[in-house]
Amino acid sequence: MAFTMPSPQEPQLSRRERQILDVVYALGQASAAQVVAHLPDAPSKTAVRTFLRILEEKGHLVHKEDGRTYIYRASRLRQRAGTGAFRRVLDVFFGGSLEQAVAAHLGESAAQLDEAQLKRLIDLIQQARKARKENG
Amino acid sequence: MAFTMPSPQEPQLSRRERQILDVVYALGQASAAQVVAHLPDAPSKTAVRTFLRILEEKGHLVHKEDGRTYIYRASRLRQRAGTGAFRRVLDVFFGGSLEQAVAAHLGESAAQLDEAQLKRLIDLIQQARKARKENG
DNA sequence: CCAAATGCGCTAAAAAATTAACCTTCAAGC
DNA sequence: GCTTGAAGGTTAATTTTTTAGCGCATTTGG
Repeated sequence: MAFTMPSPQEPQLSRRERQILDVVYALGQASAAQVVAHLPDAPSKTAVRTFLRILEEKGHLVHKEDGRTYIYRASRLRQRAGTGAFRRVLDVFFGGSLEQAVAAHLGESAAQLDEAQLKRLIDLIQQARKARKENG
Repeated sequence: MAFTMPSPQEPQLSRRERQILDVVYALGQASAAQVVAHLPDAPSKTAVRTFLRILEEKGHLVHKEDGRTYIYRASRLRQRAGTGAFRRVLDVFFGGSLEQAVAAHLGESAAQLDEAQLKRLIDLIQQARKARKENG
């Protein structure tokens, strides 16, 4: 398992930065006020604004203006950032195995998936399987 | 989507702390020297030792002695920590959807799963599905 | 038995992150 | 047209994090 821990180029954000960026990712887009509303331990709104500005400077966010308020959203494709994070979790906690991770997740009572969801998940994987055979 | 961003009780570690804890999780167990070896941007070994000690104080690690060197391992079950992290990624980047996450992951060329792995994955989910029907 | 090497903890200095006070708009309401 | 409230920026103080130097102990091998 030759993994490279923190991914050189990757974010490398501080605690608050990460926390706030995550909120924006989770919400899709957000104003400073919305971010504050979603942080259990939020600092002042001014402070949050500062972080949003910093995150924009670092290239993680971009903003548009809605009237006088700035609405921030992730500059990087959400999905792209997501697969990176996903993969990191697999590597760190599950030896890179999707299977193990899914098994653990399904085992959690908190993760109740309904019939339709499970069905779609299976279809999804079967498709990948099929594609695999065809391409080689 | 009523998520609570950073999980109050959860770690809440600093950058380095997180980084080093992750290495230990990924390796299963590790000495200070091993941690250093796995960090692309490692500080001095002394510094790493300090962090390991802090992480132990905070309850994230425990150590045993192998001769004169300390071997650290995660105190919390790796899998337990893993499902937490896994879930967080789902929430932040995929609106809580395992399906979306898996779809994105399978789409990544970097994530080449072989036939057997895909097969097992399907079996896994079918089991969950079955169990679901039986229990209700 | 002594020197060298290696490991650990303590501790304080240096660097980075975090926070918010303060100042400048701008828009809406009186 | 003032006044008030909410937005954003700048900046500097505070707090936290990060890093290692140093001293002590233990093992190794001359």
